[in-house]
Amino acid sequence: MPRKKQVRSEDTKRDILAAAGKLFAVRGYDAVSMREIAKEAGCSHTTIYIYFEDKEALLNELSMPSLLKLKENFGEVFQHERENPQNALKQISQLFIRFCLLNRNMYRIFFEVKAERVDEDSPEMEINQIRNQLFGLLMQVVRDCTGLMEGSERLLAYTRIYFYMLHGMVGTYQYSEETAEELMQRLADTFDEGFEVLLLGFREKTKSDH
Amino acid sequence: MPRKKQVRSEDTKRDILAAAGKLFAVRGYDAVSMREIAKEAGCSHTTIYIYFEDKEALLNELSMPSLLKLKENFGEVFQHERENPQNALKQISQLFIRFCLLNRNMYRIFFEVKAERVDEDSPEMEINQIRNQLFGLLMQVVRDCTGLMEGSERLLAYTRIYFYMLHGMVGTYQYSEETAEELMQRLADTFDEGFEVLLLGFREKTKSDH
Amino acid sequence: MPRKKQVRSEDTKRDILAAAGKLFAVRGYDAVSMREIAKEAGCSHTTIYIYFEDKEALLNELSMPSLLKLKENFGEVFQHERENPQNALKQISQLFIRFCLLNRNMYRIFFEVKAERVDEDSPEMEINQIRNQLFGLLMQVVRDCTGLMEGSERLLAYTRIYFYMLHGMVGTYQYSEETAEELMQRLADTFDEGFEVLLLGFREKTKSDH
Amino acid sequence: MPRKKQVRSEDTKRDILAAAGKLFAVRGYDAVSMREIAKEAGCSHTTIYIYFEDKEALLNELSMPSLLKLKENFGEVFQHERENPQNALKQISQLFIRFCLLNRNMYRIFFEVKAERVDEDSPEMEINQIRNQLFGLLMQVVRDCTGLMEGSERLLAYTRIYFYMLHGMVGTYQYSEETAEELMQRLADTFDEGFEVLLLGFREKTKSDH
DNA sequence: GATGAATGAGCTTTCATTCAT
DNA sequence: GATGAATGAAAGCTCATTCAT
Repeated sequence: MPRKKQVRSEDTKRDILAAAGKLFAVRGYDAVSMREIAKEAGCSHTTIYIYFEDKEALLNELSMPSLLKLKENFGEVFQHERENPQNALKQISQLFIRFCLLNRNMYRIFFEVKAERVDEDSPEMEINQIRNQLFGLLMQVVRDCTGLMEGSERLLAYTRIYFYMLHGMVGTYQYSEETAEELMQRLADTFDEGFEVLLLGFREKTKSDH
Repeated sequence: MPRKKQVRSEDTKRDILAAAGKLFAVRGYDAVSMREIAKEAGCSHTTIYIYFEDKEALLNELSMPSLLKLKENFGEVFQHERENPQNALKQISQLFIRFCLLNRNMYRIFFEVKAERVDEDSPEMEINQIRNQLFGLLMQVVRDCTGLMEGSERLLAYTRIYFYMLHGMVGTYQYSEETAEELMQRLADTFDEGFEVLLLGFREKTKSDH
Repeated sequence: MPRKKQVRSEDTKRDILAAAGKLFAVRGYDAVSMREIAKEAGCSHTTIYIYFEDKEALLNELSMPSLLKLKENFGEVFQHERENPQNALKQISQLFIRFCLLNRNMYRIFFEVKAERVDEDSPEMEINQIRNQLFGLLMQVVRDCTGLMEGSERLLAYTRIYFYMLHGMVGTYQYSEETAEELMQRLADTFDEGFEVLLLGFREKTKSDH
Repeated sequence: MPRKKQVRSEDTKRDILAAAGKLFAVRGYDAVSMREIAKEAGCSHTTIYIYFEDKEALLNELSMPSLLKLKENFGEVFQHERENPQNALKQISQLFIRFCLLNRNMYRIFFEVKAERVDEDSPEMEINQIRNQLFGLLMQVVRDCTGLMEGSERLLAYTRIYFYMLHGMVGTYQYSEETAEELMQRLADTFDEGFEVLLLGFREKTKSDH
């Protein structure tokens, strides 16, 4: 177990991931070729295949840590803001949007992959799982905010609607030339207003239906 | 300028547009090759280049009529439901979503093109214009629904938020294998609930801020 | 129907076939790349794909005419030497061997493809058909030479054995550097002796079993 | 030169040969990659290059023992069946065919390498030598069966012819999906008939020429 | 106006092999 | 002696686009 080599290997892999992450984020998965990634990473394109089964696997592995990190963050907010679900919802939403704007390739992961495709063993599985977990967490927060019953049709519908809005917020700026932070700053208020308004609507609707 | 020829020529162009429209709608812009379009249109692939600068231009020109039609429909609803703006908003929203699901290539037109890119003369200009007009109409309806002041920051924000939701609704099913109608049927209620809830939220927020 | 173009097209296709034929013959199907064929043919490698679905199709189309010609020749011999089946067998055998040595790629066609693979519509079908027809003709000649009953197990076995020998004769010199004609000249007597001896054996065996 | 190390080293080499032998036999030389061999052998693919110049050399060295074993078997049959040459021929033939079907890579060794290529020092030399020895043994048995004179043209021709048939038998099933044993069982009678018939033919021909 | 012919740039992927440790 | 890291060459193939007619 020579230390030097291991380090070098890890470096290379990290370089590749960094390069792919950068390029995917800026130009999108499809538009980026393996050769470009290699050039950006400072290695041969064949080297990529040492570390990753194929292009898709590269994307998946690239996404994993960020997704896990995001999930963790979601969980923390969920814990800390237990008393104040509305706050939790807002923070989670901001987290999610910032995350997607920062990792524009994530858009593909989250929204462009057919959610049904679950070949059990495929690497998409894991990602799907996390995605579903995140959705589940969001649903719980929506439940805490609205007092709707766990498992109810309406709760599902509302969470979906909420997700539509998040999706739209992220998607709208997918191809913008502004950086994530610029966007967040410029639109923070609008986004917040969106969260708030939607939540108000949920409550009002629920109230009026009783 | 012989008459016969001109007709023939216009026919060809129409055939190309029809073919491209059909294929783009079903399989998406990227997945369709020029040769396929030509085959479907019953002409040579080189012929397409007589009428259209390149593939992108074809998409743009193709989108024009549908967009105009959509704008027209928006206008009609706007007129007929003047008394009932909430109804208008709902109908316009449904119109828009159905339109996007039916013409999946429209997603690209509407949401994937950088809104800022206005090189004045570029063909994107026109599309941008219409897009802005549609957004303007949507804003008017939102105004009528909420009583907010024309040109106010809040009205702009709310319309944006509304647009986010529409975007998310369309985007979520961009890669679904269900047809537009299947989706509309399955999700009609959820969508309607989304429109309603958001509107309720707008009103509640506006009220509470006074 | 511009004449010039058609001619040019035919020329190109012919050039490609010629180039492929030459290279396949010399170095074998697998060892030859599309780009090499293109270079030899004096065109771009993409041009090949205008005329042929893929590499396999190129091989098939390349083989077709020669195969048909061979079948025709088989038929002629069969007709002309009706009175003298032993002569027919000899001539057919020589024809076959010369053919295979001249078109070394044919070895692949004849011997390397799984005979069972009959996906009905595949282009291999046609070739398989011809191959089977040739085998059938050979069987008839063997029958005429031995007096064995049509459809009998023994006739099938003998034809197979005969085919083994032909296969071996061709295969042995598959990678030789001598030209087909050199080989034919040098080995003509040995080959002829092979045909004769085997036939003698068939007869003797048949006789002794009665 | 510590003893332990040397043993270890020889183990590795043996493992590599075993792995390559297994994989080549099952899937064929071309279809097996160095990495696969290494994985099967439980070592790094670079290690292979310590012991073998290149892939071809690996194949050659791999073939050596089997070939020697085959030669040994040939010799044994030759000894034991001295009284009954016809029996010897049959057994040798069966041995050879089973051997080739079991080691499909041998086909390459035996039949695909230019027999002339004898650069004196090349590793092919050795193999060529053994091949020639085997051919020589076969010739002796044919001689014993036919009574032809050692060194006579005719004996050479007959042995060649016999070899053609063996070649064809092996070659025909080179790409079959049946295992060696399945093939041997299914075709044993046909093969035997081939040996017998050919021998009968030799005798008859020889007789008739006197 | 229309078209078939032709192309260059590009794609992902595989492989045998070499180098530094 | 052994190995992981890395690579260049090459494969088959697709695509939008241009040129000559």
